[in-house]
Amino acid sequence: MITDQLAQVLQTAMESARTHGDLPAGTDTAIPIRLETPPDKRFGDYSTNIALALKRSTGISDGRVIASVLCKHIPAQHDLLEKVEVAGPGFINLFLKPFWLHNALFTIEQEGVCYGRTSARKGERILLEFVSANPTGPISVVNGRAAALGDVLANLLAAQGCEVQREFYVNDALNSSQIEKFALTVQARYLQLMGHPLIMPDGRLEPGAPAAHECEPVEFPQNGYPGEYVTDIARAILQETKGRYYQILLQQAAGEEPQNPQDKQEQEAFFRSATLQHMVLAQRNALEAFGVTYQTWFYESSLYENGEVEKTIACLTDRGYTYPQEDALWLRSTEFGDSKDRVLVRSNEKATYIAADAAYHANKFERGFTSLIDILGADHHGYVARLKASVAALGLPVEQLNVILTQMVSLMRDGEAVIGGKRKGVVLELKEDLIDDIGRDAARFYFLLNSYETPATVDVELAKRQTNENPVFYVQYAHARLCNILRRAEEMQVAVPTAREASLNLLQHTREIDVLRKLTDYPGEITLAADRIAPHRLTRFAMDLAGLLNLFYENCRVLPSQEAPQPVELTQARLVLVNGARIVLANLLGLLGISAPERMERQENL
RNA sequence: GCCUUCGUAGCUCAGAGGAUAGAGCAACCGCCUUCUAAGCGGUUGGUCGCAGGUUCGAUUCCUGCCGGAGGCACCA
Repeated sequence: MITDQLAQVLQTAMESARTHGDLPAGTDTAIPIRLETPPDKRFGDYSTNIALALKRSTGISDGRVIASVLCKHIPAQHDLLEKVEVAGPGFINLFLKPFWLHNALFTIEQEGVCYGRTSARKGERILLEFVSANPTGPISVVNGRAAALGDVLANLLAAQGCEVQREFYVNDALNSSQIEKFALTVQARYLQLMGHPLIMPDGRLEPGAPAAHECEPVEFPQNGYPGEYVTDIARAILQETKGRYYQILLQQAAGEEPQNPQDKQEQEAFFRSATLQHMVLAQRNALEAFGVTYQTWFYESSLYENGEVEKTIACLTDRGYTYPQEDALWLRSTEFGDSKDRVLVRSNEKATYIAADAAYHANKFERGFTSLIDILGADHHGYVARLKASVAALGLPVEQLNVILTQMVSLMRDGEAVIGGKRKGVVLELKEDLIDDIGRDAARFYFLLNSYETPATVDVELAKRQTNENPVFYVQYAHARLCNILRRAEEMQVAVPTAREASLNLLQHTREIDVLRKLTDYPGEITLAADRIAPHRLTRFAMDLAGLLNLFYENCRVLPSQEAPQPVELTQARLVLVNGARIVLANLLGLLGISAPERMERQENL
């Protein structure tokens, strides 16, 4: 990295200044030298505040004095440095020789789709769990944010050399009453599809589907799940079973006991698992439509079936971190920083969610992952201490568990807040209400525009209406333009030379330099975005780069025209730049999971 | 009440111990005989919630206050 080389230059200068007595002997030469990209390019290619940081240990109060001394000890003739300046309160601004920018084009050409990737974090095995929506409803618009964040974070980590596995945790435990309630709702809808009117909790009557004969009304379950998707599932099950469970459901609805209790059991089990299967499948389809695929779908129920929940509870007890109280078994989570102890096993002998989740995280570690990332909604923040406490109580490396809380997403529709969640039946579906309208690319970009740490407001109507103003098109358009130039060059039979063949030193225009500088920044930006868990930096970078490319496009003609002939060497050098920029933009969009179109139709009447 | 988090341009949000605080959208004025105008140039827009503190330097860190959101289950 160029910054390492520059830091070395400054380090040497600092030591030299001290040895020569230009800086006091007490000067702290071990101080880390930070190089940053200045806010304004007039301040050079890189700058450092090292002189200001040395004020304390040198006892010199004027930063400019220290900076001047350091500059004196930087060799006047240097391979990399064009000039060095002292500025402001004592910044040292470094101006690099132009060729270092051109080097980026060699690297890009050489690395192609790998430009921006490193193997710096090779050896890390990361399990990234995200979305994990309850299997009682579709993937919502709110889930979309976590889906986009998790998917791109996984891409970013992989680009740093990590081995990343995406996982979805299906909360399908049998002792979960929500699954049961959900299955009952599906059953009611099933009967409705067979022709039975439904008596809703508020007393209203919902008509049944047209049927050949009169059908008795049946009751919609108390606190059942509203929403059309429930009927969709009932319809699918109805088609599969061809009415097989109709009679027994009818008996049940009428409060009659079936002749054969086994039939009833079988029916209940069937509906539970069929319902679950359909719901999970629907979730999976919605996520795939969003471009998110998981390596593993981990079922909570498997932890019970394999006895892992039991094993985990036993382990916690062996380690002395549980105690019985009031017929329940408690975890001493306060010993690990939780605000209160938590119930592991209820007085009805069923394990709690935390017991299963502890087993789940133990399972993750057992699978050999070096670190775990959970992406949860901010409404879970009270839960994190408990989870970490349970992991710590198991003797597992809790510091390797990174819980990311995404701030809430509130939904708006035409400026009005959409209140309530799935239970109110107004869930906005990721696929139907967003992707189908604005497309996957725009939806992904939209979610990744902001940091997950900021609460987001998604106005679905606005998002749809502003499709043509979504910055994603700005970025994609820049890519399409570059492709167009390359396509035209081919038509004109102008070959794109290799970086070596081209006279890159002709790239002197300020717009060319700006683009080159940005291309050079790209790998560092990827690392930063990965390390800080900040995928939104990528969308910002993409907009910046696209903006610079448009400026380049306006000011630097690549292909000669009749009115503006130009030397073939310049055309060739610019073609190399265009091709390099195209590669970087495509790589960037690739990380974002957004397509990089080679052509975009111009639309009128926008 | 306690805990977490957010408060930056009209709107949505970046930034993060440093140099003149940025972008997109919105508004207004210009630019298509052009490698695609989904573009470019220009204009308007800010006491970085308030008050202290630390620092050579704070919008950024600390404390308090005000305001918004969320969490404080033998729910998942």
